[in-house]
Amino acid sequence: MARTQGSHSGITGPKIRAAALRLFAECGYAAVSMRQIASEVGVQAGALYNYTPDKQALLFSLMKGHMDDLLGARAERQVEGSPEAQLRDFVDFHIRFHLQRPDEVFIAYMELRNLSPENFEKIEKLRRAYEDELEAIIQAGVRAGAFVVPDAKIATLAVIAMLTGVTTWYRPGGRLSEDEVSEIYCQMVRKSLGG
Amino acid sequence: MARTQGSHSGITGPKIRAAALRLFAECGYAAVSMRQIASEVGVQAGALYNYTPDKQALLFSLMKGHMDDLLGARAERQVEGSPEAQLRDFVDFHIRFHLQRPDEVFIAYMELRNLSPENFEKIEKLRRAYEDELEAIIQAGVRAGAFVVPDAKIATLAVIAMLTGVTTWYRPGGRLSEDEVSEIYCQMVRKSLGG
DNA sequence: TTGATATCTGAACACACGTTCAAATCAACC
DNA sequence: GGTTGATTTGAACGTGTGTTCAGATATCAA
Repeated sequence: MARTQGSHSGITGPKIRAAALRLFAECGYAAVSMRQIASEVGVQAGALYNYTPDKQALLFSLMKGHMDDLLGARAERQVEGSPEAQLRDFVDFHIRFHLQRPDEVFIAYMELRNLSPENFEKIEKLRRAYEDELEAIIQAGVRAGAFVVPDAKIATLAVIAMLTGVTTWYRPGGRLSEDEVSEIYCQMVRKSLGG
Repeated sequence: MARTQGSHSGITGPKIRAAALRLFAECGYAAVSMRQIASEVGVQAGALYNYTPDKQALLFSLMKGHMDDLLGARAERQVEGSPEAQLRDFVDFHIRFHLQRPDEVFIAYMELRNLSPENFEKIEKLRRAYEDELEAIIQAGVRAGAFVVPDAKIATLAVIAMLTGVTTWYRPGGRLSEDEVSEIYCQMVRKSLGG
């Protein structure tokens, strides 16, 4: 019978994911060796293979987990209301979610090209699903006459690029709080789509 | 005396830079070997070291060259006029310049962490100098009452993130021309900063 | 044609890589 | 306390890494 207590698998597994996440974000997937990850966990390299079939699967698992978290958290928070209210909610959600997971966000955007083609396809599908949520809000706003944009798809991509950009400069304890940053971006996005 | 004709250095040197640029952009600096670059040029790996002291210097040279081009081209195009006119010019310049150099742009944003600390510092300084050009325009617009932003620095970073985002989805020959893309972004940026 | 020099080859160096696996270790159950 | 099975070690495998360099090659000036 499998052990349920005292087993290390419940500890080592998450530790490996945490170490891989940190190192991939800091140095990049290709520049991090399995031995480095193992060393950070306090284990030999061979032990990693009890938790992942290979390095590629470890990267994919981190990215897939992040995208699932993103879409899951978004689904929970979905609100009704005017397009303006929904837009504000999306912006606030996006910024807070991303600021809380800088390493995951960094990897999700930087390591796409290190995914195998099949894995890349899966992540891209999730990313598009997330973008579609914003695009739907923008399109609803255009129909309602609240927003005026020449192209809803481009507006979507432009807004997301702008929002995700916060992760490149925001540091906790810096000049601005999360609340302030969120408010500033809500206003800028709102104006950029306004009539 | 150095040969001036028949010498391969005038050919091989640029070829190496072009191959490195393409491969770094496609696979990432850490995932590309000197032998791969040499193979693409049609030469043995050892020959590369007639043109670069090491792999790191090759990356830095590409990034430094790109930033110098960016700041040089910007300096040439500088215009006088109202903050609105200067903003429009900056947006148009940024989009066109970046769309014409997708590989350089990709590397300049993705491979920062693979620079040695000294090299990173130099590139960051150039990047900040470029950002300062936009920030000066925004500040002038705020003083003139043409723009209303809660924080000029954040507005600068938000706009640049939005603009640079085009390189992730734009493909020549796609649905929209460079002219159309530039016009769309000019309007969105203009509105996002407006009062 | 000869001598000089810029360029390139091809092999070698020391080391690191991802991955595998038999053997050792350890914790939980009977 | 002995047995079972999960977990880890530590060494090994084959391959690839960035870099160096003596020697070969190619192209110039004279």
